[in-house]
Amino acid sequence: MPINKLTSKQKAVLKYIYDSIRYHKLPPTVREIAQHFKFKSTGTVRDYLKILVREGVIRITANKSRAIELVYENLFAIPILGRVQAGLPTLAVEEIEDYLNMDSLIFSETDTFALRIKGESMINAGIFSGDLVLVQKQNIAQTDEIVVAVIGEEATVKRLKKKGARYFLEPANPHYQDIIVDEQVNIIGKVISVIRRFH
Amino acid sequence: MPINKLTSKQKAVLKYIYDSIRYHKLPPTVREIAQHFKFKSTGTVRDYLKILVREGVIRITANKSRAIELVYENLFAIPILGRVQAGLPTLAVEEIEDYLNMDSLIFSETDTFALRIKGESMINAGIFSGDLVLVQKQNIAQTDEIVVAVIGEEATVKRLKKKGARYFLEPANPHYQDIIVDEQVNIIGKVISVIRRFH
DNA sequence: TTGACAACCACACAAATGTGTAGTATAAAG
DNA sequence: CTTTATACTACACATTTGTGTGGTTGTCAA
Repeated sequence: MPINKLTSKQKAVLKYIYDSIRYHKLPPTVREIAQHFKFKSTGTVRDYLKILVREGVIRITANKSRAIELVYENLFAIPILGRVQAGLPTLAVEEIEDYLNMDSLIFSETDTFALRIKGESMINAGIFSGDLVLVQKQNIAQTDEIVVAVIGEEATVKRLKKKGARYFLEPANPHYQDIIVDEQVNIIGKVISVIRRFH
Repeated sequence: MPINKLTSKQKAVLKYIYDSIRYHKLPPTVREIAQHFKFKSTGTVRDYLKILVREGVIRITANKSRAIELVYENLFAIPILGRVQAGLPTLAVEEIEDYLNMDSLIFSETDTFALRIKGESMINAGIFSGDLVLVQKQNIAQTDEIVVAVIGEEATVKRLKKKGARYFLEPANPHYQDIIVDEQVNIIGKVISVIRRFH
């Protein structure tokens, strides 16, 4: 926290640790720090590390290689800002509401694939032509879920609805018509997210 | 190349490496991996690492501790299907049109943040309340781009328009009104993509 | 002057860590 | 049947790495 209390040399060491994590994605070893600053002894580095720990800007774990941790750093995910103040966002701790993780898809048990939307049939659900939808492979779905169905050779994205005992696929666009689910219709997945890019 | 080619055990090892970096902020050592999976030999771990390197999802540096690096380009690659046939997609090579690189959604780790949308002012642009927008930090933008602007304490997402010599922020919803860009309005970024998740 | 502290050096030791060789068992593919 | 690949075990060796002890020099404040 009190980075101002650090001397310029201590700040330089801290910055090197920071850069090492940021660009090499790995905290440095004691000897890597020594080499960078042309220190001829690892003891010098340990003096610096002790000071940085004492000042509360890093944490280290005993007997563990590269176990230097920056106290106020969150490098991994993309911050989701809850509150934005005037000027360019500083990504200050107070502003960060949460972190966006892209990883939940990757290690999911079932396979995931993406499909590019063609047509306007789901515009009222905010799914536009050209959007990508991420689809979780499954051949059943629940009512009101947006599903991917194959009819003949065509894949279509619609909302699954039920009226009485009959299931049908409902577009989110009054200009399109419902599709009754019968033997010709195969549900192949559930839409789990929509991604749109502005080139 | 993509993660689908990995066996479930290989995925488990990859996930452990991923989690280790994510939560302990440090890639694991060979022996840490062995211990976690109760492997009685480090050789087992090395077999897995070799496979993961071969499949292009990690990189390792010789003789360097904890030097396991995730190759995000391949890690976050989800197949985009161009053609879908009846039945569950087989993810056959012929069907794959391209790969969606989740990592490429992010402009650069430092200059990108996410913002959760509140309100209905952009529904005609397919941006709904609750959606996340990825924002590239910048204080200028071009006409017709969707921007994030701060007015007082409030952040707002609108489309930047120009009429004559005057700039204004245009909502994508007829129930909302234009906002004239003046000294009170600060543009802090450009929306580069929209992400919506269905729980 | 004394003492505290930053900022170094030298060197050695033990622990942690990556690497290499040599195996076994099993299942799928040719 | 043979080959190939995955999925392990066992063990030893070399390097990397963290740690500890004991110094020196200079500065600044009490």
